[in-house]
Order: sequence, then C-alpha cells, then structure tokens
Amino acid sequence: MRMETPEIYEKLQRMLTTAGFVPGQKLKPSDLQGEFGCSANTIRDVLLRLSTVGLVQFEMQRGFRVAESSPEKRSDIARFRTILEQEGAAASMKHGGVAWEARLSASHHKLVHIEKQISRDDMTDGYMVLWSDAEREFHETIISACQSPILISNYQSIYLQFRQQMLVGEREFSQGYFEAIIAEHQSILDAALSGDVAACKQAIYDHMKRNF
Amino acid sequence: MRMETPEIYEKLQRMLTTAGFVPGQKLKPSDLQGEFGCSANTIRDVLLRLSTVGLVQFEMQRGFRVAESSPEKRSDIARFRTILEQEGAAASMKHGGVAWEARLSASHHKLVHIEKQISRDDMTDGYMVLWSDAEREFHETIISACQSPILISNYQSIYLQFRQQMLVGEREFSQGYFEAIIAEHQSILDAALSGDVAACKQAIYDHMKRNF
DNA sequence: AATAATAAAAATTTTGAAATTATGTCGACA
DNA sequence: TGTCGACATAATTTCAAAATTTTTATTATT
Repeated sequence: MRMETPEIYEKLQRMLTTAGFVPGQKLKPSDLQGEFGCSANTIRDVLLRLSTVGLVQFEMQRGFRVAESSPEKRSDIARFRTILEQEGAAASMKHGGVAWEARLSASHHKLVHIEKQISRDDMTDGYMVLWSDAEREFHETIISACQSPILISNYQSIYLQFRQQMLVGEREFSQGYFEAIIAEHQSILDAALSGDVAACKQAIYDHMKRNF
Repeated sequence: MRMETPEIYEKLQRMLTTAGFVPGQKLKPSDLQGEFGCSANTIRDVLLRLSTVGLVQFEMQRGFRVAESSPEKRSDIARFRTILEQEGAAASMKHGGVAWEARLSASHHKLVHIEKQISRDDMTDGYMVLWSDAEREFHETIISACQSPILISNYQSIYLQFRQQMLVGEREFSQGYFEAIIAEHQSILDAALSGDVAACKQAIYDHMKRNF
C-alpha cells in the first residue's frame, strides 16, 4: 500500500493515539517500511517528527519507541492540559464574540449527539473514534478564539499526548462514566456562554480532575 | 570541521538563538553541509527536529527557513511564556523547599553579578552571551521545582523561541534598560522567597509586559 | 508590451546501500 | 554455577545519487 509522506504521518499519529501500539513498544523503521510501501529512511523522518511532539520516544543509536505510559506521566499531562485549556478559554471568552459562541454551540451539539448514542449502548469501536474526534473538536473550539497561535498549537500537541496516555488507562467506560462526562461538557459550555471566566475555569478543572 | 550530530544540533540551535541568521532566511542543507562536514541528509534530520521546536519553519517540498519574526509573534510568545512561568513558579513555591530556594538564590546571585558589569559599561558580545545564559538559568530555576517535566520542557522550548524573537527587536540596550531588569529580577526573587504566590506571579508579569 | 507556455536549472525528497553501533549468544574461566 | 568477554547478528545512522518537484529564465503569442 503506497502512501505519501503526509499520509504516513497522519496514519502513524492516529495509530499512536487510538490503538494498535503498546507503550514502550519498539518502532523499527525497517518493519514499518513494508506496511507503508516506502523506504526505511522516510519512516525515520516521520518518527523523528512525531518524537518532538511527544508521541514517540527517541534515543540516539537506540531507535524509536512508543512513548512510555505511567500514572505520573498521565497526571502531569492532564494538569498541563488543564492550564492551557483554562488560559485559552479565558482568552477566547474575552476576544471570541458571537461567531465563536456559535461555533462552540455547534460543536457541543454534535458532541452531545454522539455521547448520548454511546451512553445508551452503542460502544462499538467506530463510534468511539467518532466520539474521540468530536471531543477534540469541542475542546479545540473552546480555545480557538484565544488569538494565540502558539497556545493553540501547544494545546493540540498536549491533547494528542493526553489521548495516547488514556489508551492504557482502560478506565471503566461504564454507563455512569459517559453520563458524568456529558454533564461536565454541558457545564463548560454554559459557563463559557455565560461570560463567567472563573466559572469556566472551574468547570474545566472539574472535567479534568479525574485524571490528576 | 567534522561534527557529531548532537553537536550540530546544539550549534545550529545556538546560531538560531544568538545571531548569525536573518528571520525568514533560507536554510539549505546542501549549503550547511560544507560548514559541518556531513551529508545534506544529516542536516535535514537536525533541521526537521529544530522545526518542531519552533526555531525553524518547514514546508513540504519547499525546504527550511529561519522562523519569521513579527511584533504579533513576539507578543504571542511573550504572553505564552508568561503563563508557563507563572504556573511553574507557583508550583515550585509549593513543592520547592529549602533546596530550591538555595538554588534560586545562587542563580540570581550569578545573574546580578553579570548584569551589574553590563550596566556599567561592558556590553561586549562575550558578556551578552554570558548574560543570556545566566538569565536562562535563573528563569529555568524558578520553575525547576514544579514537578512537571512537561511544563519544564515546554518552557525551555518557548524560552528559546523568545530569545530568537528578541534578536531582531533591537530594543534600546540603554543604561536604564538593564537597571530596570535588575530591579525586576530582584522583585521576582523576593516574591518567590517570601512565599507570596500572587506577588510572584505579578512580578513575573511586570518583568514580561514590556514585550507584550 | 504583457501574459502565458515551455524549457532549463536548482533544490528538495526519497531511495538503497555502506558504515557504525548496539544486542544477543556462546564458550571459557573463575 | 555465575560472570565476563569475544564473536555473530541485528538494527541504526550516515552517505551519495536518483527521482520528483519547485523555481527561474526564455520564448512565443495575443
């Protein structure tokens, strides 16, 4: 299966943040080469880039590994993500305006739709991927009007790392879990639209604190 | 002049954050190859890594350029750095303890020594490099006890980008400039040692706000 | 004279192989 | 029996050249 380099990057990023790989697993360019139909060096380039985003661990002369996972690291990433999302949300509320509120409302609506589906029964893999994308879009929309490209790109990076860490956690995706999440997302939306910055920061904290 | 890959990375990073390059300047692997005595592909690897840290701009099929510089970008980076340093400092004050306070005190002492030298007359290039390193060490020490590896590595990255942006600013390195900076560093130290988190955050803000 | 098309040149990306470095196995010695 | 060292194997890094793409220069056409 022949692929262009940007496709390979996307594909590997998705594999690293959704499934397929075990933390700490070795990533040999010569092995992956066959899977993507390119040379080992092209894989190397891609892995090198993924390593600086934190999804892949790289050591000179020792090759690449899937980033390790630990409770401490999970907690660290969650806390850092909280800081960025709080600051980004506060700035968005300041600069956002009606257009931003509309976009936020829309992305939340899409998210809720999927979450309710899952909350009932449909927890198939396909739906989880859909949910994953919708959740990311909602959270990225929250900070999207912060007028800080740097904060946005750093947030995107940390969000992917967060996703990667959550894979191994294998927390209980029980009924109550999704119902709680639905309520939390609603709280964040309400606070954001109400204009109460402190309340919004608090809602984001409450949403994230289970991962601390 | 033959160099190992890690050396090349260090050297290029320093060149990008101290002098030598014009923002937006093209960085051709085939040109730099001669300078470091290695193949163009090795340079490519290094530039690829530097691009994900934000010091170098990379576009598919269009090669590498020194990161662009603009007042908006400078301001963005300064604001983001402020957020990270404030949060990092607050966490350090919480977890730091005496050992951290001692390290902070020591790095500040070194910094002041150099700054007073510069403030008098000695603004030669060599001293500026010394000051640059001491300033970084002081600021990195402030956040060093925050117990968040992620925050620390992100801070280091943004600090380098900040330095790079400051190169073109060419603000007035006048007498009063350094005297003001000395006072600001002192305020940060005092607040950090006093245990007043809010005051420390304020001092950091006051130190950075000239770049907003 | 200006614009579009074409051709030449330059630069970047990809490749496959060579050189270097790490890893694992086996046997010798304590 | 356990440890250390040498050898063989595997993997990674570096290289130089081929293939692709972009950029520049030239020519033709309106």
